[in-house]
Amino acid sequence: MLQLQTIRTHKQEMAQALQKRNIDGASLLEEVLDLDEKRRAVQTQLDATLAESNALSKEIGALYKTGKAQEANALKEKTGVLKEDSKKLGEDLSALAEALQALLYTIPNIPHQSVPAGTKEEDNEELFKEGNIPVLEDGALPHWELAKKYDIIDFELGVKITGAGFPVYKGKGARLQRALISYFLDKNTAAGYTEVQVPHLVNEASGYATGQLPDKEGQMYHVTADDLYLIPTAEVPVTNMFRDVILNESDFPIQYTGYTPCFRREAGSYGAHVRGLNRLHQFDKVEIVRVEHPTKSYAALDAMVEHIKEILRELELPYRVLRLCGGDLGFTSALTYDFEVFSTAQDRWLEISSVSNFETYQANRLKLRYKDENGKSQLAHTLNGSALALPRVLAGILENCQTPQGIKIPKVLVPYCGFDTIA
RNA sequence: GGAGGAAUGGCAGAGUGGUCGAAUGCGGCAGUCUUGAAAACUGUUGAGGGUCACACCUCCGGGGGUUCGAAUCCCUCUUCCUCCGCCA
Repeated sequence: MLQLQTIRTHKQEMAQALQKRNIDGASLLEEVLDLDEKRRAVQTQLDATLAESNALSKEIGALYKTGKAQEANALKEKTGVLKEDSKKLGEDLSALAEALQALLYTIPNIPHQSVPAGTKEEDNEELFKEGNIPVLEDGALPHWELAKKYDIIDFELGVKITGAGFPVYKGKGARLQRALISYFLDKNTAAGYTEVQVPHLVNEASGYATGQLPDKEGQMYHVTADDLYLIPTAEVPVTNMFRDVILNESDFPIQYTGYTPCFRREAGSYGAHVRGLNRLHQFDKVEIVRVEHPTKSYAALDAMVEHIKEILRELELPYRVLRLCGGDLGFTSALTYDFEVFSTAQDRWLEISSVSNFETYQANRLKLRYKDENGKSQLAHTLNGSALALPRVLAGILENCQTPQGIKIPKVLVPYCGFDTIA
């Protein structure tokens, strides 16, 4: 959520930056300021009414003590009127505050100045590419065929148990999943991230605080009996550890990593691009989350990018890094780098990680602050990234590492798997 | 799931209708003393709105009510504790 204070002082720049998201920021922000002004006007009136009422109440108390009941009763009539007024003003105030809140919820984060304008995937900016794209033998298969051939993932079985998009991993497939999770967590903890295990269901307040609600209402599984949501990413529970927290500057940097399954309804997805592991309703992901001092957050973002690069180098997968354009940028993000691995058998890039700086956008909803050197509360910056999401990494490994003798497991994973080939 | 008890500032803990944004202790911060530190002593120390700055307003788990006036009384929800039941 954008800060009112900032909108008041930087409306022009913000509106301009929002154009990169292809939305009319100017009129939205104008509307915000208008509501804010009205809200403050009513607040002032209400405060004055309450102040008068408070003063009278004190007087009444004093009068009763000195036995002047007559005078006290006269004053009571006045407070009666004030009470009516303040009730009315209070209602107006909450109506305005709610409208303002609702409006602010609809405005996405301000893109960082480096974010390119654009409306579609092709407008994303490729920054970096590394790794060899292997030349596959004739008859090379896409991962969903390989999964069947080696009996390591059973998509149909998942359909029977639950539905499409809930695969069953078997044998070496299951072991490879576990290996990847352990490997990622080890890499992350070695880089200074503290491992956490967090709930996989969250309440509504958590959903709002990190921005999934109300923006992605229909994309999360909602357990209505208990009014809880299945997490679409560990970002939600991990970042919410810091809801309503005031840190000291010395607490920075804060780095956490956690493995969780992720649940996404993916309403409206269909077609060839969702085959196999390309898009699932339930998948595994290891997430990294940071809470940073505002002056350090972009350095932290760069560090996260370097960290993920190192993982992909070790896995020997061909990948590239993109800077997302305004049209592709997530609702809450100021700047996002996507990592994509090349799926040789499908001849396309698959997103495997998304690393973002949310600046104060989430912190404002979370009420995540720190005390600056003057003892004043300031909003912190939050960041997160996938390190990494499993299914497409797995797809990349299966497809790129296939040989006539079987799937050759990347060396770094062999100790975790206990085997070097899936045949 | 049933019965009872509780929820107050970073923590502990007083406060049962006005003098309470709230005693006291611990912790934090600043200072005195000290070569330095510790101890001791002194001061300071919740969050938000509002203002150029004050004033002023709101917040004692959440919501609603009674009252001129609520941390305090009533209703309701949530959470925690104790006992019982169930259970991986």
